[in-house]
Amino acid sequence: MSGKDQNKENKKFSKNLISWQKDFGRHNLPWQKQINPYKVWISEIMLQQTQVKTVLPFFEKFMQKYPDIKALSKSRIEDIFELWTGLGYYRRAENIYKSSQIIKNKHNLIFPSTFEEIIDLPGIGRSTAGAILSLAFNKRYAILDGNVKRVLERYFAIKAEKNIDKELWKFSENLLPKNKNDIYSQAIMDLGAIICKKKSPLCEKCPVSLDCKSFKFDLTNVIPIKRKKIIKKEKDLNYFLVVKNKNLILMQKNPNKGIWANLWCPLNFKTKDDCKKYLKKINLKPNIYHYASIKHNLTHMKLNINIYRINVENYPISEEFYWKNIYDKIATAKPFVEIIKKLTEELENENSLLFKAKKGT
DNA sequence: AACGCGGGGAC
DNA sequence: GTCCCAGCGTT
Repeated sequence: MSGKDQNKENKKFSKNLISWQKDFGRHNLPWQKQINPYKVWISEIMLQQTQVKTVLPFFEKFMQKYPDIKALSKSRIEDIFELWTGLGYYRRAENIYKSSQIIKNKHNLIFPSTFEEIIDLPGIGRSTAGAILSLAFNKRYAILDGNVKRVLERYFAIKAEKNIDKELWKFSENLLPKNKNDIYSQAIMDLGAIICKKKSPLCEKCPVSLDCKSFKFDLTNVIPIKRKKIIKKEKDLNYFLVVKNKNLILMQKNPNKGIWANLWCPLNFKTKDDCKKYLKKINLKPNIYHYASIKHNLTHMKLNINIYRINVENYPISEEFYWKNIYDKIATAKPFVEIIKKLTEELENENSLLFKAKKGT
C-alpha cells in the first residue's frame, strides 16, 4: 500500500473509532465525570496494570480524602500508603506523594500541561503522559497500554514474540486524528476493553473490522501471540506478630527495594531460629507460637507466609520499628490486613477474659 | 531488552 | 489454574 493510501486508512480508523465511542464507549467512569487533569492523573496511575473494576473503590476513597491537588499536597506518605493497602504496586503511592510535592513547589499547585513537565513527574511514563495529555487536555499524544497494544497487533496482524514496543509506538502515533484526541484515546482503550478482548473478541460489533488484517485472515485467535509463561518461584517468608500489653503490635519498615518496599509489615526474619536468636540477644524470652499460614500468589512468585506470635512485656525502642495500636488504621500489605484483624479480635477476647478473671477474684 | 513490582478479574 | 490488566523504573 502506498503512503498516501495508508494515510487515508489511518484517518478512517480514527474516524470510525470516535464515532463508535459516542454510542458504545464508556462515559460514566468516576474519573470521566466533571473531568479534570487531577482526576485523570490519579486514575491513570491507579489503572497501571490494574483492571478498572479493581480501581473503582480505591479511586472513590482517594477522591473523598483528597478532592484536589491542594488537599493531596498536605498529605503524608503514610496516609497514602494506608489508602493504597490492597491495591498493589505500592511504588505508585510513593510516586503520587512525590509528584504532589513537585506540583506544589514547582507548578504552584496547578497540574502541568506540557509533555516534558508531565513525564518529569515520578510514576508517569510515555503512555500515562499521553493519556493525561489527550484525555485531560485534548492534546495530540499517543498511548500504548495493554488495550492499545492488542488492538494494534490484531489490526495490523503483527505476530510479535518479543517486545516490539518501538514499532507499536510508531503505529499508535500514525493513527492519531487531528482533532478530538480526548475522545479518540478513550475510544481505542474502550475498543480494546469491550470489543477487541483478549479472548473471544466481538468482531461482528467492531467498527474497524473490515480493515482489520487479523479479522480478514482469521487470525484473531492467534494474535496477539501468547507470551511464554514465567515459572513462579516459591518463597517461604516468616513474619512475627510481636504483641505487647495485648494492644500493641510491632511493625517494621521494609527496605527501599524488593516486595512491599518501604511498607510497614510485622517483624520479619529469614527463619524462626533467626528470630529466636534475636530475642535472646535483646534479653527477651523466645516464646514463639505458630499463629497462621497464608499462601499468597503474586505474578512472579508464590509466597508461603508463616505467621508466628510472640508476647512480650517490653521491647527496646528503635527508629526502624514502631508500635501499632491494634485499633489504628493499617498501612500494610494485603496478607497482613486479615491477620491483624484476626489478631485484634482475639486480643479483645483475651482482654475481656482477663477482665472477667480480675472481677472474679 | 529484560526484569521486578501486587493483587485480582475473567475465563 | 492460567493469563494479563489504562506501565514504570532500573539494570
